[in-house]
Amino acid sequence: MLDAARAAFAEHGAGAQMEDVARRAGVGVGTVYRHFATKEALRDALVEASFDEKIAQVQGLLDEPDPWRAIERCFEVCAATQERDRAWAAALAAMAGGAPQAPNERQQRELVALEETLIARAKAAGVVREDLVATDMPPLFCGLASVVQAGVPGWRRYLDLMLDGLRPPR
Amino acid sequence: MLDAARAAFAEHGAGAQMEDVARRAGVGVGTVYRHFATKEALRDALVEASFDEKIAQVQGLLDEPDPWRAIERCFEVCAATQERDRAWAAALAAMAGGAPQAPNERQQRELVALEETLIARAKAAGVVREDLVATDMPPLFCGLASVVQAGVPGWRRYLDLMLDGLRPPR
Amino acid sequence: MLDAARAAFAEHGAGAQMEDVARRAGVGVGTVYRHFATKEALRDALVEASFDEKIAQVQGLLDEPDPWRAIERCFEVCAATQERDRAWAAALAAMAGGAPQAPNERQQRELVALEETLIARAKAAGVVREDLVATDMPPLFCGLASVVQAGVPGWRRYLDLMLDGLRPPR
Amino acid sequence: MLDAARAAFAEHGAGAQMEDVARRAGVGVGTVYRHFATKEALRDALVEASFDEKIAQVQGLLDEPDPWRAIERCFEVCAATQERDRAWAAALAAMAGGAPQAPNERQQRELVALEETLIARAKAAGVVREDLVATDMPPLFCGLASVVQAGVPGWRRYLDLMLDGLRPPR
DNA sequence: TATGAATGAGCATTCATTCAT
DNA sequence: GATGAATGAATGCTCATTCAT
Repeated sequence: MLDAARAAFAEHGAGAQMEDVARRAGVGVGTVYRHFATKEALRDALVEASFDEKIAQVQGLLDEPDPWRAIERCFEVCAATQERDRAWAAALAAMAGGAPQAPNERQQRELVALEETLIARAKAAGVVREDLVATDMPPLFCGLASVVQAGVPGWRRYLDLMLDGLRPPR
Repeated sequence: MLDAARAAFAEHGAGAQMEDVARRAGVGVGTVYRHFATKEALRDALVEASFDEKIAQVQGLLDEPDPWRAIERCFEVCAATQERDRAWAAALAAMAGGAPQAPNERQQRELVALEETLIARAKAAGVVREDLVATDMPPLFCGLASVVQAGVPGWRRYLDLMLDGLRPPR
Repeated sequence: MLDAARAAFAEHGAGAQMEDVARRAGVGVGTVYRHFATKEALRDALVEASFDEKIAQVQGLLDEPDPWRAIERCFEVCAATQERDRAWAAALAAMAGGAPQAPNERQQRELVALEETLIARAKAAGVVREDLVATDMPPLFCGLASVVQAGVPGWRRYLDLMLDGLRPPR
Repeated sequence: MLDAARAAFAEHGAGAQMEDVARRAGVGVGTVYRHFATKEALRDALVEASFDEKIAQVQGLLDEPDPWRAIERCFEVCAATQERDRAWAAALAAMAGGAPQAPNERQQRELVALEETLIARAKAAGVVREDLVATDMPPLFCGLASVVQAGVPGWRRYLDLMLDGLRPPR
């Protein structure tokens, strides 16, 4: 059902209809409402799932031998998530902006903690600027996601420019 | 009336109601419709006005003696526009993504042409990377606008990181 | 202005818009309202004019030497009027049905009186059935007008069948 | 619900309101829209039902022993339908005029085929004019329906005159 | 007197949500 | 638990009519 919802939101954005979600899931609307009290609750669940997924993927990056590559992969994962889940950019925006719909605290803390680790490793290796901190990341994710969402074909170029900004002063 | 519309769209995004726009403008709905045949037409007009404004401001930057400062001011102007007009980010996204609702061709061409001039000046002065081109800008604007839209208090930090990515490698 | 109104009603039926009438007449809406307090008043005036026209034409038929031909021409005039004035059928329906929007009494009386004369002449010549009376005519007009209004290409055939019904039995 | 719609259209013509239909049917507007996507779709359904009803009634006339009486009853059925369904005249007008909103082809063909049979029988019995054809009927129905619609109390007299026109030359 | 901008009630249609089966 | 028909508030847009200029 989350897949159905993801597909529906991907296609119609926030305007996705509950009936459509139900149809895609092959169930009645009532059943959707049995699981998610509200359209918003459904979207929140979607976001939460995306966050869990992303957290898991970033966790995997701790094994990445190249500290810079780990940072880079973080953003690539973000862009890939956006391509799969159209509501992702909004979630990141909420997180970056501290909005109420932001994913629950735990997830935010977990993600930030992971970023801290990755950044510490990268700093130790001298591959990122000294002043980079974990809280710099959400806005960067937010910007990237919105560029991907916009359907910019050359978002990779955008990412490269952005990544260059994270390098140590040249 | 454009101000009223701007306010309404700022508060409720695309979901702004025509009745609300009318109320804020102190007129009847019919009057709004006399000037803008459609809600979409109204939003387009808003975007067009914002673009004209931005173009004018970027034109002013041609007089800026410091070539790098001119580039920097471009982005500051973009952020300021977003803070005034919440529909701005969507317009930039459309422009960056090549969507149909994108502002009219003329405005896009004008803006790109201006950017070309500013970038050429900056390259001549050696203050930006050699491979920077005018078409890199729309996605950068798009990302910045969405970060500002998200209400990120530290968007200036985001901008600084991004600007560092535009500097020449040393 | 009546011509403008006639054209507008002809094109859009009862859905004609006052603004459209004004535009066609080359004046402002206000001016239309100065002459006709209401859309309905305008339509009534239109009908009244059509009636006067038809009355004049039927009056002309008193000179027609062939009594049967005069009867026949009555219906042809009716069809022609309908082709020019789309509201005509409604007016005839109102007259036939005794509805309130029916043209004013005077016009109805005048038309009926004329028909009486024509019918009397025709009866004297033995070219119509003996039981035909003037009040038979409005429904006949009404039916013909609605057939013409429907855009039936073969309305002449319809008229011929109907006319045969008015002939004396043999 | 069709009954409610029939009543509403009968009272207000094409200007009937969906809310009114819903109210009369004792349901919410949404329910009306669940069954008929559009006001026009509802009207079409109404017309289709009326046509099916009329077709069934005309089919019944094939058993009528008196060939002339069968023809006559055809028209009486038409008038009766109009008295029940105010949109009927418009449907017949559309059929006679070949308009797009005309009832679906199948129904038109069926009705014409039935008329052909009835007319053939009547011709064989020598009770109608030799040149009468089935396609003469729609305009005749159209005219009669509009006369009934107009509320002409003496529509029976109109029908009698019309029927006399269908008799063999006297 | 003419104008046409402004008005706002009115109406078709949508869609999140409920609840009887 | 699942279903999906029913609900009705909400919303974009139209157009007859008014009235300040």
